[in-house]
Amino acid sequence: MADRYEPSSFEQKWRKRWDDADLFRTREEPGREKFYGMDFFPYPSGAGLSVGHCRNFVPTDVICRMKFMQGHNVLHPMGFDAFGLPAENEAIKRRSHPEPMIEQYAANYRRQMDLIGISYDWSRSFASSDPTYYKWTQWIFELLFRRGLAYRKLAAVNWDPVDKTVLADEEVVAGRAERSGALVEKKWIPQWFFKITEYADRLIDDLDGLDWPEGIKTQQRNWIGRSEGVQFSMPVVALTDDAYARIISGEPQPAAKQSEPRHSELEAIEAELRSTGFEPAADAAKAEKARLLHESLNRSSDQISSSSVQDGIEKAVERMQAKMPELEIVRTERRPSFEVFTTRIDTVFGMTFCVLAPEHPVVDRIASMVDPAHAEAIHAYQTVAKAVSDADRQAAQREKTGVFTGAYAINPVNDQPVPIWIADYVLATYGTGAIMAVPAHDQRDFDFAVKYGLDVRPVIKPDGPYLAGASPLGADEALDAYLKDPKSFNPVFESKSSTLINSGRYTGDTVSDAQRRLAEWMESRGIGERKVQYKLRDWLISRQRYWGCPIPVIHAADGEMQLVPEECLPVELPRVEHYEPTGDGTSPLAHIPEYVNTTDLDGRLGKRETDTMGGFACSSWYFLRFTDPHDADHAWTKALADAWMPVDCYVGGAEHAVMHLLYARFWTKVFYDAGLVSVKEPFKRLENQGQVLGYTPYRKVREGEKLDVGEDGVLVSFEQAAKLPPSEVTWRWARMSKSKGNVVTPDEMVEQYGADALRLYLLFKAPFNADINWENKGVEDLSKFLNRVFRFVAAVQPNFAAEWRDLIGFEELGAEERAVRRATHQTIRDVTADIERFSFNTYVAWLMKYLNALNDALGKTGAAPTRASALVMSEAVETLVLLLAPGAPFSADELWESIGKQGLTMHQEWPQFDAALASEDEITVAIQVNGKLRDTLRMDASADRDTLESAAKGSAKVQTHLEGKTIVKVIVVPGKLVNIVAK
RNA sequence: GCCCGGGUGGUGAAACGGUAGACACAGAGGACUUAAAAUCCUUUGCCGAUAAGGCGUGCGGGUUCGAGUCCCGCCCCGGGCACCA
Repeated sequence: MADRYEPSSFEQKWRKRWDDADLFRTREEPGREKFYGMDFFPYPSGAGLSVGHCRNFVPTDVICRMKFMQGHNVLHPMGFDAFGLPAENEAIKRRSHPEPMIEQYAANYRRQMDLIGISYDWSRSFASSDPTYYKWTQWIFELLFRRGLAYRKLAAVNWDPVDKTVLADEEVVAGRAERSGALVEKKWIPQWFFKITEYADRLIDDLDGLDWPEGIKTQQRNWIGRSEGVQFSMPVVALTDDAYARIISGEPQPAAKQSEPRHSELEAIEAELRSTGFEPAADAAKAEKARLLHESLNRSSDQISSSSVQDGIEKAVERMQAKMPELEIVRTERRPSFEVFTTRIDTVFGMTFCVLAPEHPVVDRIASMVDPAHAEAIHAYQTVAKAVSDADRQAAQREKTGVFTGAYAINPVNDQPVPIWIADYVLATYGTGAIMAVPAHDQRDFDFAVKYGLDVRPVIKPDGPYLAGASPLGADEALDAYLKDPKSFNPVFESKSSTLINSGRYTGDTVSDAQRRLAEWMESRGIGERKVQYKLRDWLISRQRYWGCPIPVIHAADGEMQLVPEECLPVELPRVEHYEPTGDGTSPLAHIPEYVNTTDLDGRLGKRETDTMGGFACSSWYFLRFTDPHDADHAWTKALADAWMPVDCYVGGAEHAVMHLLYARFWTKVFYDAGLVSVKEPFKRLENQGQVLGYTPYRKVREGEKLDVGEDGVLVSFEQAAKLPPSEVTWRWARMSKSKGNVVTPDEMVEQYGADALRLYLLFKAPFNADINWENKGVEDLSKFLNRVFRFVAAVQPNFAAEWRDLIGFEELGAEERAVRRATHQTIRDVTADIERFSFNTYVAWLMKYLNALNDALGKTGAAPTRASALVMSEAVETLVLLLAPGAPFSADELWESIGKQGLTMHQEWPQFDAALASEDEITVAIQVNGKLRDTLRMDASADRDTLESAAKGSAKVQTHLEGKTIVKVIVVPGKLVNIVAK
């Protein structure tokens, strides 16, 4: 047999034998435990697989192969996420159709996966663009629609006014279209949504039971962003700046104000009247002013969503009327007001201004009631804000901007007017699109207040550490200084562990008491209510593109929407020559009359929906299709899904941490509610692999050159880099991509070093979830390890005793033989546990260590071993090959055959370890004095506490360190160490 | 700004709160060879002398008999983001 690793001599042979044996076809034998191991399905690109893709395929393959050998029925499928923008764009460029192109790419992926020996059951494979698959994606759309979870509403798309096309977020760079360079506009069109927000609580709660990386779970919780708070109403009033100043200065301090708070509008008007010396009966001119003022309060607003809030305002008007019957109250319209949501209602007395998103509907009404100069500023700011893309508005460390509207809102708890600003750091899409600003206790509000000279009013007493950290003064002086000039303290105090100050009758309350009491007070007054708010928004699935799953809806002439009957599914994509974007923002499908024009079941004319579904729809249920991939009559059979689900181990990149995984979880819950599956969660365990980075040359920037966002050098090819002077070139590790020219393919690695060397390198180089800096040299190193394995097996082979299992019990084993068996069984134990816990680098390390131990033992016995050593070596060589099999399956089968064993390693039973054989007779015990290592002793493994303690005290080294000290205490950890504490 | 990860020898990395550096690479020395490659052996955290001893897991504190590991406060690097009130 060969005593070297020569992969080219046997890889092809084993690929064929595996194929002939149909080795990877899913076993479905009753009575066996199931294991469903799955990789994220890839998008098949023309560049083919890089070694980066293999980063998760190989480890998943290792665990699936081990599970199979352990006797599980293993489902290990692979498919292709074929719909999407890149395929469509490439096909347009190539003037071909995406379908045959995708088929060709997928075939190449499959070839490459087979090349490196991944054990996929190809009989279950499909692409998401297969009509037999997307028929059921459409069926699921209809399921969601019927359950009230799919709806249409207006939503903005990125519109390129030059190319006249809708752009994906990805195609917008710094507010401009990537291709045309045009400033991207917003265009509002009706689009389809799935109501994922309805499942927000369940999507948070069920995370607890999942065996996922904590970081990913946290990211999902943060994405859903459940927060409990209070939403309350703020009426808008128009005041002159002077009037505002007088009200503020004339008001008693909130802390001293003990009377029952009155309604804000009334208070504001009264204050205004009083401040001008108004007496209703005596001064007609001032009565007229009051009337005008009042009228401005009566502008209509649809911002009042809660009837209880409306009631509250009506009552206030009634009170006002009672107080000033001479005023004519116009009741025909509602007063402008808006709602704010806050999680920190306890800080409401610290509100010194409020901020509306520039798009907030009430802003236009405000503009119409303030003086022209302010109105103009508002419109100017709105225009600017509109031009800035969402992404840029939310970009990091952006300078906050905003303008004062000229109007005021009334803080309902102390009746004080606060100026209303508009600023784009408040988003129209989250919460109510309006905030109360408490600069003393919110960093963003603080920054804004500092920039625009707005007041900062502390209402939570800062604790000692905060003040001490921010000031060299003593605690009392620091508190005084803080209350006098909070703006000089930064960062702001946001802690919830203190009590309130300057907060009327809530002063002295703890934060949590104040939150509860304020919420109750607002609810009892009808001013506001407790509310749970989510960051999560509904899932927008519409795409104005050709290459996606058609949405199975017909719009009847009367505007009614009907689902395409199930028996008419799938709605197939028409095979057409042209599917370029249409120039009017609609899908290319809209320009294919034979597709669009159709009739419904009753024979009425209708038009098909022409949007397609975004790719996340296709990937939200494919794991279920794998359980029953050929069923023409159902998406899946419940019994089969129940047999396989959940996916026991789902492996892919962390870049899908939120969206894909959240959508798949959402759909699974819908299926559960519909009785289609028995699991509430699709993926029991999730693992994220690290990236593979390629060594990439960059050239220094030359004068006059501009860099792309986020780059600090110009990407150059390897050829260009070789020609440049070394000082011009910097090398960096960067994600492998075709455009960077740093891609290493599995094909070249297999060619050069063999599939198993590539597989072991990927496993060994770094922990599974850490990034790998790719080095060909490393693959070579692992091929050398395989060389040593081949050499060892060849050396043992002449004395190999296939019947060792039956004979080994009858032999008297010496210390050497017992040591070999111990290594064997320890290795089985450690390897099995480490594959299970995705610690593949140590899996390979144990095999290396084991081989080293076996080679040492072999060196001692020499060419003429005793019967006993031949038997333990036979056990060892068999074990080594079987433990190697999941990681290096080609080599394992070759070695298995070379020692005369029948069959394939996959069909062998995974070795089991014997705890008695794995245990050590003698152990090294660490002897510490005061926690510092002073000596180590070899001791019998069964030595008890007393034996250990006296042995430790007997150590000469220990005694020198104990000189002149008294032993206070002795800690004995049997099997580990003795720690003598002495003074 | 917010969120999530990380910081351990020359390098990739190991390490249930219990002997820090397993396993490998690179380096040094040696064997074999005309020579090289390949292979094999020895050695390698730092200071110190090949000793004794001391120092060492980003920094500063703390808990503990004992901390890379747990707690508090920082610094730096990477990734993500929808400035989420």
